[in-house]
Amino acid sequence: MVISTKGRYALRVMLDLAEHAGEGPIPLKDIAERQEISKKYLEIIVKDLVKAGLISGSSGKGGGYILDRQPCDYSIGEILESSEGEMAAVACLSSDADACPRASVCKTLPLWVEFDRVVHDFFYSKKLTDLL
Amino acid sequence: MVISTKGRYALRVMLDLAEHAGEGPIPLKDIAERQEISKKYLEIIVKDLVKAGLISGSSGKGGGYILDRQPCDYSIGEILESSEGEMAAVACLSSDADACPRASVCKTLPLWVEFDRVVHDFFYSKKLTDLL
DNA sequence: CTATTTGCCTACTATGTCAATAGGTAAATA
DNA sequence: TATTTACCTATTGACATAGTAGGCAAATAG
Repeated sequence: MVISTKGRYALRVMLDLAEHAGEGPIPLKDIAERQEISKKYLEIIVKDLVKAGLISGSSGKGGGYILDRQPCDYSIGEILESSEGEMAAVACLSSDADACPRASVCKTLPLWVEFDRVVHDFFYSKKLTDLL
Repeated sequence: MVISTKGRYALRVMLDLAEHAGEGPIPLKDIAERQEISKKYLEIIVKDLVKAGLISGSSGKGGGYILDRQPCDYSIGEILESSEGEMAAVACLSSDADACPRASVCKTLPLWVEFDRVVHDFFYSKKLTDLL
């Protein structure tokens, strides 16, 4: 974490798509207008969502983006992680960081592990449909 | 949030002081050596803790830092907030940011509010003594 | 088959925060 | 009086964030 603009926008894009599910591909232009977010910036957001396999895009006239699954089958956690990367609250827990040499003696590490679990459970237990 | 180095170090300083409570003022030099953190950087950390009224410093020979209360009377939350500032997971909730004009229509805001509460409760229910 | 609409791609940039260093002054004691 | 300690202001390099700019590729409507 923290939850940055990128992750928050990603969630709003997913919500927007969920609200217009079944209407065929939704152009980014429409989402940008409704959500009052720069279309250019949204391009970056949706790119990550496509790469993560959460949505699909189609080019050309009549194109746009659609959800790959039912809205109830998306957890908030996976949406945030898709756009923000790993959701580690502290560097000690990040897998790409070198392991802390003090890990075995660190009295604070268990706290971060526990917190990480709380955060993870919170976001993965919530579904996209819970926000509709 | 996120919990940065500053907050994590602050917690380790507080723990170190708790472990040596009753031994009189603890010089920063000793903490720096035990915790393997640059003394210069720790100066910044303890400054915030002093300002927040969590610890007190005394100059001169035999000087150092002491806890102002019993270790059990400090919550982890107040230690982190003292060194990191307000613990808001998303900008939408930060009090110093201008209020978001979309707040009244935003479908994601309640999620952030709820998450903020979970995080707050987690850290404020934990005491310094829980880590000893 | 052409114009238009849409997604997709690479690059660039300004701003700010983080993590830390540097060099000094003030206070207190042995 | 020398030494030890806290305390103060400034500076820096690295990195992430939050965007912008401009163009190419694909697909459809006419």
